[in-house]
Amino acid sequence: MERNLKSAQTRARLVDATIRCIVKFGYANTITSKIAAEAGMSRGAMLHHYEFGSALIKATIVELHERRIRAFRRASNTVSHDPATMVREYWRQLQKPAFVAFHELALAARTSKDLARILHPLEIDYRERFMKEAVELFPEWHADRKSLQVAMTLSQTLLEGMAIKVHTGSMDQKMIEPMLRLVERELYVMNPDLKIRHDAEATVLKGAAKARTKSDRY
Amino acid sequence: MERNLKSAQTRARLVDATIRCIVKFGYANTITSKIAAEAGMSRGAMLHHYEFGSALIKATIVELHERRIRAFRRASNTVSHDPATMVREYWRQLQKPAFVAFHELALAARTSKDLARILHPLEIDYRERFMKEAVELFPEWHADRKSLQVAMTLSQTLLEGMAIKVHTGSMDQKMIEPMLRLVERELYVMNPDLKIRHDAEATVLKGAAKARTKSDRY
DNA sequence: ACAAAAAAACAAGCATGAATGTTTGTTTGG
DNA sequence: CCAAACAAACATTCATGCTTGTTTTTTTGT
Repeated sequence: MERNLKSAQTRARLVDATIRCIVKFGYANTITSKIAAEAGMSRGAMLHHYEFGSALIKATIVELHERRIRAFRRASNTVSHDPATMVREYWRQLQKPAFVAFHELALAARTSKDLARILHPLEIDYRERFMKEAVELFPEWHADRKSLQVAMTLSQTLLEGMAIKVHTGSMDQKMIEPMLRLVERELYVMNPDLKIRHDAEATVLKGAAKARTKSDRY
Repeated sequence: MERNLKSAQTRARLVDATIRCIVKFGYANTITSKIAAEAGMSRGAMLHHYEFGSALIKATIVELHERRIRAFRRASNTVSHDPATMVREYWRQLQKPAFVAFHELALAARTSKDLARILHPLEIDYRERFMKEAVELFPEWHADRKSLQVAMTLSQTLLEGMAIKVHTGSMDQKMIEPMLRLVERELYVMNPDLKIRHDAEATVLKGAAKARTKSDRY
């Protein structure tokens, strides 16, 4: 047990080092010597725990998958069931190294059968868990499952798309906050329960907007 | 002139081959021998036109940038100024190899200073052109430039995020159509010109709601 | 107009550097 | 003492850029 524990700790250190390397150098440039150096051990030692580099990559993918699930569960479980808080929490998770590394691997899997074989089943698993969690989280949405799925896909796609754009430097940082607010608002509007309240408030606001429009005309 | 033309054609063939290779094998596995084979010439011949592999990659990035600009201009120029049609056209563009290749390079640039030096200025250029085009395209939006920028960022981020998710196999194909409709609707709602009509309709409905609310009081 | 010369286009082989997995050797903890 | 953990050196593979050699096209001198 003691032996197994030490070994497990070392393997965990290697997986962590792999994630850091993928973030720093990209998956393509993550070579065994760099991982070993990052983990603070020799390449020989590393290959004692993982016979092939590919085995370590596989272990890393599994670890990232588990972190991804934990991250989403944390975003939905610990906080109040307020969509705004959940959006912020999920966005916070997307800033972590785990997401960057995961996306590097996901893109690499597009052209690597070996990676795809590992990743694809996990993607399916994640999607199922994601929706299952969402259904439990928004009971008021039970009536219209289709709409719930659209809302979840919207949030996920938009937030992840933003995260990718940010770390490829193709998004103006100034736009992050307005976009997050947009997602919050959208979730709020789409929610069939909250929608009722929203419409009521909107009625009040409309009056003010109308008045302003009128005065601006002259 | 004739000599230059032949050379230019060959270089274009090489750039095309590079794009195809990046799509097929990924940027990391796009090696000079594969490009030469894909272009139907020897590696030696290829290195005659581009002294280094990096020079060919640079030329490819520039070409992809130009295609990207042309694609967006086509989406906004040729069609009616109907947001729905524009969304469809932009989505169609994102299915092309150019987008896949561009994203491969953009992600690689995250960890490659050389690539970043080439890509970053082009990203800036693209963003500027994108917004300039958008401003001309929606004159009714002039009053609220901030809101226009949010709307454009939303569309772009969501559509590109979807495209990435689709080609990494992490999105249910069934969701594409509902999501596209969502973007269309959102653009429609956010447009200040159409919003007036929308609000007007809403006001009518509100009246009914209000009346009902009032009568419910008693 | 046409052969010779020059230049460009193309092809193939070689040498270097780098990454991988293997092997062999050394240390350490139970 | 022995088995796991760690380290170092080696052989192989492979992508790159360079060099050298061949073909095709263009230019040029008469």
